[in-house]
Amino acid sequence: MAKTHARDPDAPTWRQRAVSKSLSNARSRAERRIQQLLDAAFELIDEKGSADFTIQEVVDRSKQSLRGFYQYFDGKDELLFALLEENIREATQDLGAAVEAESEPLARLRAFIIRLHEWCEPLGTGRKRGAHNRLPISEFSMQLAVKDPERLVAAMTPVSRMLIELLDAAVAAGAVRVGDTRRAALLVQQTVMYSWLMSRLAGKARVQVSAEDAWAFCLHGLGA
Amino acid sequence: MAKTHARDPDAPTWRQRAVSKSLSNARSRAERRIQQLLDAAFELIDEKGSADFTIQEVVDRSKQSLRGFYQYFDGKDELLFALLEENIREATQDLGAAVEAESEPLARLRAFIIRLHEWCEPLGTGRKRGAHNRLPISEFSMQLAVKDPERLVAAMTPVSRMLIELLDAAVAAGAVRVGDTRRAALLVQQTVMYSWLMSRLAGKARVQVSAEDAWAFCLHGLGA
DNA sequence: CGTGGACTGGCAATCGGATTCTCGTTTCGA
DNA sequence: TCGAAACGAGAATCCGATTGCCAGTCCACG
Repeated sequence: MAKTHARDPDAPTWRQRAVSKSLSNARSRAERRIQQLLDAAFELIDEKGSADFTIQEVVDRSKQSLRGFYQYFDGKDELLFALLEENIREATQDLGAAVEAESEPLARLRAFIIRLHEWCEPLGTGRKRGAHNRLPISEFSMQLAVKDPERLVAAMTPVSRMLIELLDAAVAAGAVRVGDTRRAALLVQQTVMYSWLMSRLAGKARVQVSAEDAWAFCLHGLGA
Repeated sequence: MAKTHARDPDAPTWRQRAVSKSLSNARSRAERRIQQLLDAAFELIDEKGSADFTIQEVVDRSKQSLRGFYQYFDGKDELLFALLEENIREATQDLGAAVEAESEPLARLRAFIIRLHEWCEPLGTGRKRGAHNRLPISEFSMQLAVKDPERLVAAMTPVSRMLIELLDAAVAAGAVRVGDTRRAALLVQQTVMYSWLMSRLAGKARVQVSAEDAWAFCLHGLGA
């Protein structure tokens, strides 16, 4: 669980030493501390199922000081943003792998969409993709979309770029027919990424939008 | 601006009297006060462009007491929810009118989608639809979607129902072909209602998703 | 090896806002 | 007209985030 807890009593001593040695300079030490803060925050999110942990809790759990926290982060929002970036990093890598497993343009696009849908489903029976509860982070990303869209765009660039490339390839192969690829990409991205929001609204009812449904809708929407 | 400001010096005296008389019983008086609180909150939202007004401000502006506020609302969230309901009420009425102006099932569906898109665009050159700045309220509705989906569903029921009926009618007329109408309705609703979010992410770029784009995407997505 | 400045840990202090509480006053229905 | 309920005005509380303060530590440099 606590990936980088140096104080973890189970961690072998040699590892602690190695870490201490290799991280003996100031910059590395700072990075290690930042990582500990992030880990602590992830743990708290997983436990509480929401982002309403207090900075104090994060600091206590990561055995650091409040002073230190504000040394590295300008505030709680910056911490959350960092968590969001971590998540996107992880997802991007996984999406890349999923796409590479296919060769046909349309199949690659499909793989991407299905996988993205899975990543964006913050509930599910058991946090299938990714190591952490993503609900509170998705929530934060929406706030960000409203308060500071550019920041979010920047963070999502890797994913958006991948989608646009896949769409372009599919268009080139004649698998789909769209006018403006970027515009289409927006609609697809929205349909897939936020369908969890709608699924949630469907609620109890047996109406659930699956990854397949989203794919089918996008496929036709793109004029395949 | 201040629809129900009894203290408005410009308001004719006879109106004040009429209001006082007709609202002389407790229940009506309470309703008038609630309305004043809502009006004050709308004004503050319009002025600030965000929902970060304080309860104190609302109370001061509506010439009421903090005590009174908490008499009628369980907290700030309840106030925001009331504002959301007002908005939905207004939008529903307008959507109904837009739909009634058409007779062909597909044209009615189209009218609905285009108009809904306009309502959900909280920016625009000048708050085209509705009397108030809706951005902060949209923002609140997303929080609600996460924290208490059922509440939001309940509030949106009129709109959802209308969409489902239009879809059913279109299906019956053979204008579109979908399996599960409700599922399709979710996807459409999502595509239309939250495209402003994506438009915002597109940002500066000349990539903007218009109501027409959303309509086209939905139309194909539904297999027309 | 010594030292000054940067980094830290641990708190207490400050701040902004929501929510509650207190206590006279006013209002309204019976 | 009487008493309960509602009201107005503030003061008082609560909660967290964010800052300020001060005394120990660490580290690069001379």
